[in-house]
Amino acid sequence: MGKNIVIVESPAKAKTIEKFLGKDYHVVSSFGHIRDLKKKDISIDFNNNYAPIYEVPTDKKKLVSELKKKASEAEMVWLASDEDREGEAIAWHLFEVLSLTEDKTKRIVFHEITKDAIINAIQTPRKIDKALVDAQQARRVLDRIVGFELSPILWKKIKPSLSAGRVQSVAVRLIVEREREITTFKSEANYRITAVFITKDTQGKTVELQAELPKRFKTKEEANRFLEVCKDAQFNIEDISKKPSKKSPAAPFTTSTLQQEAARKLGYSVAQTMMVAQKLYENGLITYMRTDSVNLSALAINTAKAEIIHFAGEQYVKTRQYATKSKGAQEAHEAIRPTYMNQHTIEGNRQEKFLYELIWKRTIASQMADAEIEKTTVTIGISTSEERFIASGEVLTFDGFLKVYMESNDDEDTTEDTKMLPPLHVHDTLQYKKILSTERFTQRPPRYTEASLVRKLEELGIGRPSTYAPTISTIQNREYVEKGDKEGEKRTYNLLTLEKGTITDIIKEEIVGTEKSKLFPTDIGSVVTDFLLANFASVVDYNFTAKVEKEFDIVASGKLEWQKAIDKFYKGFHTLVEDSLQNSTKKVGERLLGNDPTTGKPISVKIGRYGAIAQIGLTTEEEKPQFAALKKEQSIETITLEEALELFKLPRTVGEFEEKEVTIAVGRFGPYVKHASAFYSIPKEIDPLKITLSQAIDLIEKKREDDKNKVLKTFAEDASIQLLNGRYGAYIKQNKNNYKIPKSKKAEELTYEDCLEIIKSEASDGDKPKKKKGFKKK
DNA sequence: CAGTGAGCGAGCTTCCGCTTGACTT
Repeated sequence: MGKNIVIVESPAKAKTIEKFLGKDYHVVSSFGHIRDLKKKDISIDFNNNYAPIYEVPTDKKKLVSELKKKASEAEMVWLASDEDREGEAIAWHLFEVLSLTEDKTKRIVFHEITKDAIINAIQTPRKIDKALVDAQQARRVLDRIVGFELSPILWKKIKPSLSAGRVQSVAVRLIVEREREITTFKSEANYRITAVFITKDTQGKTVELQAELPKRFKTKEEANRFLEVCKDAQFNIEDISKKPSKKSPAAPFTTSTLQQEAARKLGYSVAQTMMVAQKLYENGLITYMRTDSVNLSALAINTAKAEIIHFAGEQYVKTRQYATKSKGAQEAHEAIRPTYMNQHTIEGNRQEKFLYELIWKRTIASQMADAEIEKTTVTIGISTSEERFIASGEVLTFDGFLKVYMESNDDEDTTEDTKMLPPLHVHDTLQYKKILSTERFTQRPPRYTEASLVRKLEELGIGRPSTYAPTISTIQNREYVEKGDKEGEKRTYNLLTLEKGTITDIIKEEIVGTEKSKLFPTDIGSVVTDFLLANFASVVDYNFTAKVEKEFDIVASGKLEWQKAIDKFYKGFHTLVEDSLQNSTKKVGERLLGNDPTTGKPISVKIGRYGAIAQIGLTTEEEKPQFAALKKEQSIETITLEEALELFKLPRTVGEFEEKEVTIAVGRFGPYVKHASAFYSIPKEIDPLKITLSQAIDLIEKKREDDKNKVLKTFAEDASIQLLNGRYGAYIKQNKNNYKIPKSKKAEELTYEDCLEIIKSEASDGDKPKKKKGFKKK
């Protein structure tokens, strides 16, 4: 046992550091926070100056007692958690929980995992920065107050189990508001003029030259008039200008930029990227993957430089230090980079390989020379008009960093292809081949992707690298937001073509607005957002986090007690909470559509216990209202009275089969046929409003046939046990429970006794909860 | 997988930020 124990946050980090420090130092990990506000209740003592009620969570108890034992045996305890607000708090909680004393505790910090940095840290220890810890306590307490006072209001007023919070509610608001911008967006047409000219190259061969009019016309008439003017015009080159320009590489990856690029270039979801990166980190291939810093260590820059010289040459090197631009960055770590710059590729699965290569390229490119480009602009005069055509071309004169990496962007139509121009001279005259006027439309704003939402949140300073991925899944798990595709819509546009002196006028068709894997708000998301905006505007304000962060900074500087900061916020906030509870309207988000033409009763839509529903009539003593669930593609905001009435055409009876009624209805999982208390799903191709009795009977008979094939084996001894064929292969079913068959056994050969054995053994170790973490019931 | 939505009432849900496992039905 060493004389020194060093505690860091991550076990992978512990392993690396131990190698640098030698045998006198034993490096262990706290696995993040070891103590937090009690899980249950708000756990803040409002009568005692907001005293937090902390506890060691059950899954950390064992770890904490081990750490306590090791700390008591060591001569010196080095608290080496990250140098940011959370890291300082972890150090303080360790100090408290492990009952450390000041004389045998030292606080050290380093931003990079290099031997120099760590030795240097050991030589310059300090004390725990209590003001910084207090800033963290303020942050923690504020988030708990917001989350645990707002969520119950939503349970009462909208639906149970909903949630609200400083981060997630703003994320949902962004998506809801973007959707509304899209629905209210009116696109405007304009007319873009492009021309194809004919000229000769050095060998006298005919080549084409593409040019565009910088001006766009507002109306078709104007565009047409311009083409008329071009009919008999002379075109001649007035000017050719060449301008050198440069392109610089992007900064090395942070968590957020890695998520964006992996989504764009590799198509990974935010969660996927983090899982793969974690794996690379654990295998020692990359530095820490949750960081907001673009900083590279001196070691990294030097080895990158050596590597660039090795594979490309000295002229490709340009070392750079990047400065972070994002709000609220705490920069406790390095940027995400390969551990070894000379390792261009790695062993691993496809996903790991691709992500590693992306990180390698981005890091290396960041230390490479600018790309040099020569831009040529050709101005083409028109004898009959004041307007001028512009042709532009680009030649890459030095590739620089582009040799390895090009950052991509989110723009949906990247039609701007840069090309080389044929040889041209001033005063050359040109012949037009054709001149086109194309009707173009202004574009609506795009829906967010997971990654572009992360970028927006980071821009607003909301959320941290460790929470981007979990936040994205929370808002989807709560059903505030759905990831989905949208088919494009057909749109017609006008195309005028001037060719050989005549203008033709045609209408063409295009598909626009196709979207894949975008975030769409649900009805619940919209209703919750509206409610929060109406009652807690200050909390869902895009600047709320930035404002409270300023307060936390004052706390961290030691100029303000954290409880005072909280008190300032809580007084106003809690008044809003009480006001909104007092407000008698029980349900929010209800919309009246009109009256039922046959009965005259009011028809409305609202959020029910299981999602959006339409309702005919009111709840009175005499009678119950009628309900119908909205279809997936319908929404409370846009459904019309006619569409709502359609929903009440189900359930309906289509006839009889085997002397029992056959009815059609729609439930949680879509439309179904009900017959003799059994259910049969109706496939998408069949319209439940039009399904006939014979079609329904077909469905019933097909399902019966399938069920027959599903049973592999039954036992005479016990009818409750069956061997069934399922989605994941054969399994045993007893009553309502399923049991998997061990891989060593063949399903067809199992005897009754074998089955009993399997059930018994699985039931015994199935005691612990089988629920998956972070994934809530459907 | 399960096919609901009144009203009653018990008992549950919920935040953000640090970390990594144990699970795959």
